Amino acid sequence: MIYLICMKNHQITIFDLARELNISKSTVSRVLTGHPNVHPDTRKRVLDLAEKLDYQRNMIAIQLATQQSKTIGIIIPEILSSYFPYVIAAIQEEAHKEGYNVLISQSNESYETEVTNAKVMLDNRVDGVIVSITKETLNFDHLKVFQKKGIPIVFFNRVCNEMVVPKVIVDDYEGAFGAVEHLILSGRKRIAHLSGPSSLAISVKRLNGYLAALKKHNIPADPELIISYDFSKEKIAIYVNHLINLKNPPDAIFAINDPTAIDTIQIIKKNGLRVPEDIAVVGFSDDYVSALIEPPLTTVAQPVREIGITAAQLLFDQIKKDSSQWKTPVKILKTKLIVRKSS
Amino acid sequence: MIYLICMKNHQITIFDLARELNISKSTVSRVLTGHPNVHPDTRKRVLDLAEKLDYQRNMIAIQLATQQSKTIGIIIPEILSSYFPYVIAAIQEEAHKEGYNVLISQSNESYETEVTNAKVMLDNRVDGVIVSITKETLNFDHLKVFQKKGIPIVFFNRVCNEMVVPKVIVDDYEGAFGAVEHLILSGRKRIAHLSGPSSLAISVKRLNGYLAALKKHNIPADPELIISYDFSKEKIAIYVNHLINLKNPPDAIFAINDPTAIDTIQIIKKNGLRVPEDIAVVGFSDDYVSALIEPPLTTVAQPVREIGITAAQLLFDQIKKDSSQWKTPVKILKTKLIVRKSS
DNA sequence: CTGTTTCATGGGAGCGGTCCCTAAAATTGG
DNA sequence: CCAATTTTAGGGACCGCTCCCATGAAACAG
Repeated sequence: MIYLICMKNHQITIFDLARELNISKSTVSRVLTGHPNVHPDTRKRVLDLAEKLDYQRNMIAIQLATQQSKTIGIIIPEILSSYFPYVIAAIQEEAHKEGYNVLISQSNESYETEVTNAKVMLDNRVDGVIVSITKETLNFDHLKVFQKKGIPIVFFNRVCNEMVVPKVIVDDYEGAFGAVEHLILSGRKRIAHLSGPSSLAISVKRLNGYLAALKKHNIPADPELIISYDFSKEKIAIYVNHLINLKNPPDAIFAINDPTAIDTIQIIKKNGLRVPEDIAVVGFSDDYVSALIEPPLTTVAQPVREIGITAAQLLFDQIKKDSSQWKTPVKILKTKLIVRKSS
Repeated sequence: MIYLICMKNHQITIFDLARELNISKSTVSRVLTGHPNVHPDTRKRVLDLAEKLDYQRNMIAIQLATQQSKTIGIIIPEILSSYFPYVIAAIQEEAHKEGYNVLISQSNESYETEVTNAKVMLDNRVDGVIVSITKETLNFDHLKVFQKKGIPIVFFNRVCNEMVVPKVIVDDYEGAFGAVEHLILSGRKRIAHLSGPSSLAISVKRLNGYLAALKKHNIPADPELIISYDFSKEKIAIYVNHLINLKNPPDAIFAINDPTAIDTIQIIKKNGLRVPEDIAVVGFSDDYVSALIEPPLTTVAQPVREIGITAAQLLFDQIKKDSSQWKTPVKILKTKLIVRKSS
């Protein structure tokens, strides 16, 4: 049997299959897309030949013809901490179940990069996008574009308050409240808080949880003990040392997240103080590391997999529906205090 | 001014721009692709209108027309350990510099999934692919397809010996040798080795390095102390307990990688033994966690960023060249022993 | 036995670009 | 000032596929 195939680029097209079988490309297309109205014999012949010639469909052509990229985008501030990889992994699983690819971009906590990444997503015609903003993001025009163009968007973790779209967050307030109350109930009197940039809602909510817990137990909030920083590694040492050297130093530190808490512990130890005897430390997120460090970190666990799955589901809910039917739920997932030896 | 634009899907095309300016879409295309032969005035008019109407190029159409996806694929066994995210981040940086997108897929250490992922990459017509195989991968047909189709492929970390393509690895043998010699020089006599699946070259090389170090120092290799396991979390406990309970137990354990070493330490501690006093432990890779655990882990550091950058560069070298000019270098990067308190 | 459905297939217009080929306009040189 | 050359712009095939429409054959009902 002589194949008439002309394999430019080593690639076989439906046209090659059609010519070989002396049928039209429409029929081949019908077989390949699972369209019902094809004679079983024809279907078999096409499928057999496709298999035999190792036909590989061209998703790019399909994307162009169907006007959907079958791709969703993820825009996150960074990929290296253990929180995000877990969420990504969960999103990817859901996406693959739906037959979607995932384009991941990290903004490196830079607003500029986030804007660029959003453009790349647009260029690539993603069918939807899941976003967690950088600490610098104050203007949201680059994200509102998605709304304007009718591309579904879902936020998680670090959300944008001024956009009415689906969001997945955890009960940061409750989580922080519980963590701080735990410190109070274990006898701590002067509890400091290493907070994040006030631009982020999570910073504000966790701070409010902290303040509420103090208030409930009639402990006056001391502004000296509340430090808001920008997540830059170098500055943690400065702030922790500052706290330690206060004339009335704290006996506990509640950190905005686990990486901060872990660094805090290292610095306290470097100063010759003990954790938790001299200063207790509590973090937020239950990163993979937190159970392994010495002392193991008390922290507020987030359901990372559930966050990813929920975000993906909210996105696909929108992708599948007409935009007029979109809902904008805000899913608030529960956190869980994990008490370990650092407190 | 009345715009004639017909914005199906809220998207503006070059045709819309052309009609609006009363010129041909060829000219618009020329402007947008930076082709030189365009009158400066025309160029400005096009650019201005594009800006004004917020024209967004359609990468999918471009990909189809130019026959390149401007996307590279990464196939890795998992994304959650700290080794891979660092490599990925480095690859992504390089890719973005070249104007390429990155499609990441994790095989979850499953051969089946790896095969599926390879197909997805092919479907999406990636211009090249960077691969680290699963522990199960013994057949490489799904990867040889890339070669056959002329799609550049680069391996890193876990490479395929039977394929002659560029690879990026570290000097596993030397690294293991140095780690074990370090244990010997610090007075350890019975050094066990928790090795990986023998299907992986890294397992074999690290094992050989281990054996060579013993030999050099005239320590007979005891088969009882060499355990090969499949990276499954559950089994580490069994093997470590087994080692501890030998009538002649080891005084040191060299683990194939850091996660294993970290788990090993936890289990030793659970057994009421001390690290390093009773048993020293050494790992491989210098994961982010390793410095933070108690005791901090002695380990063989890998240049993760350099691995990613090198792999990406080798890939782009091939992508840019005609396949007849492809070279197949194997870059062997240096490891570095980081001595901490676990040994 | 004929009119109406249903089924199987072919034809062809997109999808949104690129890029080659050609033609007209502008520039240059002798 | 005209031929030769270079710029600038347009036309249209093509990338590989989908999907609507048309057509003819087969199946069915009256």
